[in-house]
Amino acid sequence: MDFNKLADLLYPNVNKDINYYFRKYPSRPLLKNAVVTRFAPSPTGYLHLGGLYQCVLHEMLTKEPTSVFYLRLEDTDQKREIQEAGDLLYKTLLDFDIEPNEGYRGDLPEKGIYGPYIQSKRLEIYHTFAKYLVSIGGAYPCFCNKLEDKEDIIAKREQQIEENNDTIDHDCCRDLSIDEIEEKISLGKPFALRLLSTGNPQKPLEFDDLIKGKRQIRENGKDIVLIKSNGVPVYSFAHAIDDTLMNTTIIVRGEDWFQSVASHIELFQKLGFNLIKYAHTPTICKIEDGKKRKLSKRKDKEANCIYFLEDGYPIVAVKEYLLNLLNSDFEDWRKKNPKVYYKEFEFKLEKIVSGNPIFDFQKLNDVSKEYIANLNKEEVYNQLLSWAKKYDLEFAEILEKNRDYSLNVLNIERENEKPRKDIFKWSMVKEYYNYMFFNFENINLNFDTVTKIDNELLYKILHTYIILFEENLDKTTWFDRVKKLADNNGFCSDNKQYKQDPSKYHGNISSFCNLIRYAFTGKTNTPDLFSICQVLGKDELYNRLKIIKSKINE
RNA sequence: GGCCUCAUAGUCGAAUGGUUAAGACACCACUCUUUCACAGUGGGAAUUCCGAGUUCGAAUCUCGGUGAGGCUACCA
Repeated sequence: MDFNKLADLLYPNVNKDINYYFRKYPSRPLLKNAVVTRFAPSPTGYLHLGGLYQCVLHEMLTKEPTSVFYLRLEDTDQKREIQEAGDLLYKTLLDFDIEPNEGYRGDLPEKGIYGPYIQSKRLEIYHTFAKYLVSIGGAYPCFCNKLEDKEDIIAKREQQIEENNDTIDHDCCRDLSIDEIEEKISLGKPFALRLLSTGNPQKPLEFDDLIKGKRQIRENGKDIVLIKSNGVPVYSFAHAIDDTLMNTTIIVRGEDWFQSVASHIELFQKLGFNLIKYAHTPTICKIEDGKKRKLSKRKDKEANCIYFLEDGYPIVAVKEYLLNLLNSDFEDWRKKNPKVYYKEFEFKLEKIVSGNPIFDFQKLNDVSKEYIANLNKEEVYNQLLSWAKKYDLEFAEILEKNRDYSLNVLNIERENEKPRKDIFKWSMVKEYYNYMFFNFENINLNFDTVTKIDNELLYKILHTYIILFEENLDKTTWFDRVKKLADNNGFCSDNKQYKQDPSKYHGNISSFCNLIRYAFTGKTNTPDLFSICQVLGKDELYNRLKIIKSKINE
């Protein structure tokens, strides 16, 4: 067969050769430990948690300053493509503080000399390489009718399983003569381009995965489709060409691709490309009815990274949680270095466990609490405010108008030796500190739930409490006064004494404090009472007492 | 159906043929405390999926089961 003739027949309009592109996209000047990685999502929706998981991995891999992390859009499946999804993907990455240093940038012009970084704009390149592959006898046209959708394919597969026939018969066009091909082309018949595989699936093949380690796989034997009949390449083909021309040095992708490695190796070899290292990552799963399954875009809110943004999880906390899934010794490191930036952690690809982890909200919450507890008040304020500006304008306004006050609220029990671990997402702050930020009149009070003393005594206690309270007291003096006040009003400040005969008292010191807490906050659980009173200030306590009085008398 | 991958407590996982199988989250109890969703101490929780084999010795190596996930597309 005259392959050059065949190549001209199939791709008459291609007038460049592959060397043109190798000249256009030169190799990169990289220092010794530098790597080039890429995130290459399909624009089929929002950023998936699994995508963020991979991006965290990219961040850890490309810390070396001359390393490159670029973003490429793999929009070769028009059926599943969603408008604006690419832009959304890019913006979500930015929201997570991940800025690729090259590639696709949504509305902005793309960055870097290896573009276009959108595959649908690279058709001429793919066709040039396709023509080359045909001209050296590595690929052939297939005129078979294509199966239209997934259901057809599954039906056909099941039928073939029943017939004990393992492979779908794709080779029907393999042996067409050049005359037959010419005739079909002249009739305007569309064709898909297939790899002419010369592999032997019985023969073992050594493969070294950066995550999974050395594996024995088998050679490819399938004539996989390279270019669909609409002229658009399939992932495998686009991947081989793009990652070669863009000089990728490590290909990070989901482990579903692991099966395809043999065919990709054959493709690279036929094209005369150097092989690139692969790192196949586990898939984040979920348990439902006792069964493990992939996180689903439709069913699981946590599959959507935007959910974490909206709910106000600090982005670093989400990333640290994912990093924990990637390298489980991260948390030991974090414990030893509570304030160090996560990128300082020494990440190891080979430490990624190859089982599929299950996403665990409780663990995420804990990581997040730990993270927030280690921030100072300005950091907390700034992150909370920038969240509120996007998702809760009313609250943002309050925070901005009362900056110093807000800082004081957020600083309660923060400068302790062991800071309080309570908040794990910004959306909970408003409710958690509602008594600090919002009009006290709107807070419901029902003293029956906390005490049985009469209103007159209650008022007297609260009033005296304010008189005794000074903002600049030290805590022990304050507490001594509170104890005295309790004793003078039928409560007992000594727990042992109280336990001997509880019926002699209205309650112990703890119920006494709880009474005060409830009166001024409307809550039975709050951070340190003394700190709260300090931040509120004596005037505000008086103000609240007035409101309490009017509520009692209603 | 074929092929591939994985399997240690509810979850994430450490332990590279050699103590009583780490640690974290979650759970429970106790202590401290003005409350707590804080802190401290302790606890329960694992016949390392099952069964054989190799070995003085197996979570670890081998074989066979079982279970789960994936691939088997002109989807990525």
